Amino acid sequence: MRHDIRRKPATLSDVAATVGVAPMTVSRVISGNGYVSEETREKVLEAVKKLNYRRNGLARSLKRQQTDTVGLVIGDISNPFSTELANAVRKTLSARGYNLFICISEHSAKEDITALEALVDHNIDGIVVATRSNKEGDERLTEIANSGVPVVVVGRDFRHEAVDSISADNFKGGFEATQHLIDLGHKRIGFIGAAFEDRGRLKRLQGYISALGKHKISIDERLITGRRGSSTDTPGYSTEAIGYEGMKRLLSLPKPPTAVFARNDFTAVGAMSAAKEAGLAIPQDLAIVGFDDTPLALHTTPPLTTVRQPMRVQGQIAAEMLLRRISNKDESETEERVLDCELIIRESTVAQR
Amino acid sequence: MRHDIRRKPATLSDVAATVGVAPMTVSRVISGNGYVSEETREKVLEAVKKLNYRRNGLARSLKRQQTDTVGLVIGDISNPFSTELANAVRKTLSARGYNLFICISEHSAKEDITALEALVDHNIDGIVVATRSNKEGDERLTEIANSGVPVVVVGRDFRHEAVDSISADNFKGGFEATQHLIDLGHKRIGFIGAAFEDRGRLKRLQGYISALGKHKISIDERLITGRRGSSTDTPGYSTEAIGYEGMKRLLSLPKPPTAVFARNDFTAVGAMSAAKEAGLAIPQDLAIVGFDDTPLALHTTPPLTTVRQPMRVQGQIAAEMLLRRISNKDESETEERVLDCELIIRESTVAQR
DNA sequence: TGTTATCAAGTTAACGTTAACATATTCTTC
DNA sequence: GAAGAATATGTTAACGTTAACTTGATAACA
Repeated sequence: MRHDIRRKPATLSDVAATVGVAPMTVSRVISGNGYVSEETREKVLEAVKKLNYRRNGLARSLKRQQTDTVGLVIGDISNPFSTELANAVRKTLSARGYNLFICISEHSAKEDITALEALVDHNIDGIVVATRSNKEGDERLTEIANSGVPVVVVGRDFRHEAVDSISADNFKGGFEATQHLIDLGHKRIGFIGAAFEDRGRLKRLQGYISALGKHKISIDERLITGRRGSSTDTPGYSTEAIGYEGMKRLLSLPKPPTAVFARNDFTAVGAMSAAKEAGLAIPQDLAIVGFDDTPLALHTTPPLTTVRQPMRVQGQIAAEMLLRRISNKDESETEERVLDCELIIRESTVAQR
Repeated sequence: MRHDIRRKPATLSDVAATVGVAPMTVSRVISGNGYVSEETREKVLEAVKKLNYRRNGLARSLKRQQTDTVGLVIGDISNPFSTELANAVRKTLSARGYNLFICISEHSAKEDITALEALVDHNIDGIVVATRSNKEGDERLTEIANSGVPVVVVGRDFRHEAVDSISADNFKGGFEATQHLIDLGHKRIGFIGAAFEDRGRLKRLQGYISALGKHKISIDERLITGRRGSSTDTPGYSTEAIGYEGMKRLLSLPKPPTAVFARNDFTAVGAMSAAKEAGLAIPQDLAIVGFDDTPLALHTTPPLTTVRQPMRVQGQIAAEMLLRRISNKDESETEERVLDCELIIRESTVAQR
């Protein structure tokens, strides 16, 4: 059998002409709406098969003014929690008959915007945005929300009267991580993964600062280290290399910290390497806490104490919020939900008995 | 300023009416094609701003018969190499003005098909498929390729006269991993992550078998263990849990292996845990090789010997192949490229001096 | 028997763009 | 100053579908 390659695909009218009915009749057969006699239906289906007909989604969407598709913008899919988020969103949506298109914007405002535009251009029915805040991106996002596209943000600091948001309580997570170190008796606790100036935008750092404050431990800016994010672009995601460098810097201080809270697990792992290289024993000489509970955390030596955020739940709730917005266009109350994180204590802070 | 929420978005004609010109003139201003006087252009742009006009991509795509968008179907975005692949594909495409929409199909033929359909429904200009082979999915993929949609497969065993393919040389990778173990003097080498019956579809396992064969080491089926994939659905991706179980099974044999080759790093890590639990020293009592060189591999204790496949390059080449197919519709030679893997020797096979 | 449902189609007019062609004006150039 | 080129706009007709309306049967019912 020869292939039909490159021939123009058949349209409703082609099918209609073959059978000898009106295009609308074929449409009725395809969509299953309206009356069609059994006889006609069969003839149509036969022709559909013969012509290899497939309905043109573009035309359909244009006419129906909806695409049954939702977009998800994430920054870095390599992050395990992005995966969990995406899967949860997809699962929830697909149960309601929606498709999910994912766009990745690798940490730059420009790509963030490109992704948003691409999705809007395809008239998706709604967008879940899970990238970090940035000025230009927020502006564009505001325009999009203004124009009536349902939007939900996940873990992004963005406010708009028609945009719901969901995030983990990073402040509390950071607070509890630090509190945990304090409870273990540490007084000099470093923070790796962001600069002190970033504290306005970084909840985890705020939690750290707040916990120290609560226990009357004065903030030593030299103990807070990391590459500073520019304000117009995304604050650089903190990597293993940054953790390594940061730890080196902390260890070179006259009075190095006895514990560090790293902004995320990657950073923590980098810090761990630097500490080991310097001959420090973990957790005896240096306690380390990470954030995110990536698969990595379980396999470091020693296993990493970290903070887990409920990504699956966030994804599910985000999808549900969006579906509500989509179906219930006039809904006006914006919802803002914050979920608790969970401190997972492993051996990088507490020595095994 | 009040928002324009929920009002129907302005169209070309709305803008045209405001300015007092024909819609086509506005279209010319927007697209930048054709002659428009400076004066008119300015008036139009003003109205565009005032009405918050945004061109409807759906209508445009329908008319132009192209969407400047490419779809990527991947199985599991949590896998670090999926990330690399996606990023490389995106980068290459965006340099040529194409958007990338990613669909994930979490390891089931049904979702694989759903993803393909969703993309085809949106009339994307081409598809990169990086999911594992499965019967129904392949059938659908054949239909899609037949209908003239440019398709490129990555690491998927699929053949079609109009579909290019790119993959890593998993056979050779498996061969070299096994060869490495043999070179170290091992005679009883296990394979974890697939059943012996899967060998028809699993190149890594074939490489293992071939390497043993070359060195006149007879194949002991008891040494090959893993959950068997069904033929209609995707062979289950091998996880850490499977590695753990598999290792336990191998260790319970009367004569356990002295080395194992795991189908991927996750599986290897699971196997490692089981081995440690049994009191075995790695690599002295048991040598382990993984596959994929995930970030994990560097951080296990001891660091994992593994095989790296060049995902970035695969992604780039896949995108280039696809772009060529898209722009050069009548091209007929199908291209099939296979890239070398790289064995990365770490301490899970060779003890540190 | 006439009135109303129910069923099975067909017709029309969008959805919002743009390619292709047509028309009108102005500018060159010999 | 006539012929052609360049510029500036308008008109028409799709792209492929479906919502809404219309028409004509046939069946159901009082």
